[in-house]
Amino acid sequence: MLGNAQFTHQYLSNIDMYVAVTFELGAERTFTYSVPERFRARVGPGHRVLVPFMRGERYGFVVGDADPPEGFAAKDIIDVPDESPLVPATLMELAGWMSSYYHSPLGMVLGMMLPPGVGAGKVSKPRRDVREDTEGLTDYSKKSEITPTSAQEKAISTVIGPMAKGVFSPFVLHGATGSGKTEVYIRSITGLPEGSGAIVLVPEISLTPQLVGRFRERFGDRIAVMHSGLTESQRRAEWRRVREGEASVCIGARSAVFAPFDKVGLIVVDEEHDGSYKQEEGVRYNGRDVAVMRAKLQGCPVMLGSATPSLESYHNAMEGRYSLLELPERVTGHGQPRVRIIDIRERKEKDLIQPELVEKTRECLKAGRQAIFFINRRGFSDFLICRDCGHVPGCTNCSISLTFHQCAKKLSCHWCGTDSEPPGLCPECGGDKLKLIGGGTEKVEEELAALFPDVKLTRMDRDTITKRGAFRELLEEVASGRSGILVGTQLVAKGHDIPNIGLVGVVLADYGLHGADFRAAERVFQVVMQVAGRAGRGDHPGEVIVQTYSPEHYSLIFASKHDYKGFYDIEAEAREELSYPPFSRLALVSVKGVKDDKAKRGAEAAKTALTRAAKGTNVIILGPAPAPIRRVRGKYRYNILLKSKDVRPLHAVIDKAVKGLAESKALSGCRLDVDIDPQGMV
DNA sequence: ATGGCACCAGAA
DNA sequence: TCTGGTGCCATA
Repeated sequence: MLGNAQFTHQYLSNIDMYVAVTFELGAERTFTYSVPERFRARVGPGHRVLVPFMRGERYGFVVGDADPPEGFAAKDIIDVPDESPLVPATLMELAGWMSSYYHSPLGMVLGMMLPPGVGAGKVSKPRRDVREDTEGLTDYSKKSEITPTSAQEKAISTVIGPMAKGVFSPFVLHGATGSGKTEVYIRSITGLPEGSGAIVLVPEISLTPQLVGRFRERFGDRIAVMHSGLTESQRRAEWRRVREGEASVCIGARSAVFAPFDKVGLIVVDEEHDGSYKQEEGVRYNGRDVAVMRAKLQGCPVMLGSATPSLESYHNAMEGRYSLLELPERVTGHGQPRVRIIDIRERKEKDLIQPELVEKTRECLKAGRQAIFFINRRGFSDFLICRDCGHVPGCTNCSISLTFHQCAKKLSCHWCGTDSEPPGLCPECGGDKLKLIGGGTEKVEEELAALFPDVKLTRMDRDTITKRGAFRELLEEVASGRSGILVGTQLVAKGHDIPNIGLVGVVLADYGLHGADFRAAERVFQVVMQVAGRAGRGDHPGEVIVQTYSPEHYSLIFASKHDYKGFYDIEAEAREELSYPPFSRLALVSVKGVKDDKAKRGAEAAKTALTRAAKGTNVIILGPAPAPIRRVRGKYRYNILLKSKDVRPLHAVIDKAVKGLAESKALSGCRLDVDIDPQGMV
């Protein structure tokens, strides 16, 4: 680091000084430049510098100091345009950590942290206040001036302590749906120390117009919003508003964790369990984990909020590494909705919506209230299920269910790669009614239209919200009461607040329950809890019906009882037994190539190198197995899974093996990617 | 990113 | 054997 550049300058000005510089976009390495004397007092990490590069000039960022060049001649920096670093020092530090933790070049990390064009081109003053598209949603719940409940008060005061002192302290805010987590965030931020900023991460900003609306109501123009819907220049402008201290609260999706505050007083990660915090390409970071690291570097509290915390976060709380804050009660006071599980194994009716659910819907609509229908249709594959006993064929090595592959007509394990023939009869009970489960939101919509021809339906899934602002419009359609029933995928489970919802119907809870990874049970539990939490948020209680082929599944049982802790205990036990996270750490090494045989050979070479590097460690190496979606964008992909009790050896093994592979020719015709803490195998 | 260069398929 | 397309490498 260059912290003592000025010092060096005063006493050793005749000695050459070199800095490592990185460029935005593409350039994945750092380059060494010499610093002319006139810049030495000023230049440091995060500073923007104009340098000669490829027979031209361009702006880059100083990363740190560099060793004197060997075997090449370093060129001089041409100009240092800014007085103070454009990128805050703590962000540079965070970039350094991410580079080593996620095994990505520093230049790539930095390029991803900054909005495009921040460092390049001319230095322009931002044009005032671009507006994002999340405002203007009517709040139909009666909130006005809320007095915090005692649980809220307690959470707020607990967080404000370390915030005032500026010390790192991680919290899990476990708050039931409707228990007022947003209010805790807002009031905690109100206590922000002078001169520091707050970062609020939400899974997907376009899906949380109500939350953003409430923040804007409280903080007005002190809010900066970052999300993918903004144009490049809007993003840049918001970034500069944060950098220049105009905004003190930055709300956004995962990349908002890089908000360029000098001082951060609080970081909030809302719905911290949500999978969309994981970036699945380029630098494969997890926004929640980076948030915790940033809080550590900045010295501030970080609040991980959820009604259904991830196993990882809650385990950290159980182990005492994080503090647990709980909001057990709903603010409305009439408790969680009653949940009924309906066993549809024996049903003769081929309709998705069974009579009980039809009846409840009729009652609900008659009472002048609205309903939500949820079905989580999973993408590319279906699973096989026995109509007699509910058995789902699973892998013998991995204790996860097998996925049916349409084109190969085979059952396949996505973790170890083993293929098998689909059985003709149920291996459990010998029954012959093995069935592929099918049907999604459109089927549900069609059935509802036939059952309730006079009721306006709103369908919300990836297909209906492609247009900008469409989510907000559809939500408004329901919230205003114009639409009677909302049908959709997990989008309808996200944190919106429509007080008049009297009924939630989970049409088929089995999707995802047997998904091809160890988090399947956790995801279903989360989504059922979340969607159930949409019912009865207003003046009247609500009701939830869950239709399923697996009525005894613990995810559904505990979700129906609103029992997070019960679920956690069972799930944690299972994870520990199979040594999956949070009881182990995973890394996924994937090799892709245009030619199948080259990718395959590359993966074998990677496996060999990893195995050699892992000698004498406790790192277990599985695979290579073809990726679940074997060919993506014309490239064949093979996965190698690394498992270890501890992260350190995991990193060491990867670093050693990757270095060796880079020096050999083993990876010609293919490329290797590393994913630390992978979310899945796709 | 982007220009330079080695390497391989189709035309002379 | 010549030439254009393409993938790989270096840029300080």
